Amino acid sequence: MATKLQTLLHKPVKDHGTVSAEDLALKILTSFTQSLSVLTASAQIPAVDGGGSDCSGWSKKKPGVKDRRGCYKRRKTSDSWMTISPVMEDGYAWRKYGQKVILNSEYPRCYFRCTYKYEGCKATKQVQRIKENPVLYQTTYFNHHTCTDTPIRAPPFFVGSDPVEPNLLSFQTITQSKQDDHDQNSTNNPIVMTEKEDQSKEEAQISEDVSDAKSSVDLLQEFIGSESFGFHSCGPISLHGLDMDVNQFGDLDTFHFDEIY
DNA sequence: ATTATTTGACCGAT
DNA sequence: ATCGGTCAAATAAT
Repeated sequence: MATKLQTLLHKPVKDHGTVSAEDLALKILTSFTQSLSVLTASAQIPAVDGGGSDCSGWSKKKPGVKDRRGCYKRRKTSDSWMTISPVMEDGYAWRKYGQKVILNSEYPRCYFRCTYKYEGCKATKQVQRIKENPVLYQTTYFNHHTCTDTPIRAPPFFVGSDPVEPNLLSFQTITQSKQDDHDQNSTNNPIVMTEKEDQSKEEAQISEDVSDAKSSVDLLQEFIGSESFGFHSCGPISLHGLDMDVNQFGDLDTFHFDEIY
């Protein structure tokens, strides 16, 4: 449908046939909505028990090798969430501290912690490319930033003109041009998959983002009828945060999220 | 000189 | 013994 829409947008308005861009936009919205509910139903992160142990009083196992037994704390169940994005950047300063090969995963998993760990910030994340879509990174975050670090730059929303992803239907530009005075926080809220205990919060978040997506589709419809249509129709179409790759799969009946924000 | 990344060792859980 | 998360020494980058 995104491909059809893109094709449609390359034609003069008068040449639009029986299928209207509005209909396509609404169908795309429906796909987003349905996909979101599938994601929320299936993408729960397995819970791990909390706990920890004392790290003091290190002993020597082998000469020159520190004994780290009992040093690791278990991951807390709460305060973790996951996002999928074509970019690893999220506006925070991270420091890589590990990389592991993961069973049945084509790509290694990378481990990052906040640059300001020494100032007490407990935020960490794990980033892994998705085997089925190497274009996408699945990022699992643990703990929120407690550092006062203001992101060096705002979390970058995808722009379709990125040379790495030239075939992206990116819904950013419409939002930018039409919603510049809109609340920054609401536009930057990522759609996240949190853990079970945050279910209601998660649903509220998702319905908020779905309604964001809806209003963006409205903007898309408005945009299609506007004068600037002709100018923009050759470029990527943008709907803030919810981007679709239209050429990654030659298959028309597969549609996927390129970015869930 | 300081800070970040790479990479194999080490850890707990299974 | 295997797996995935973390540590830290060596190395690279700034």
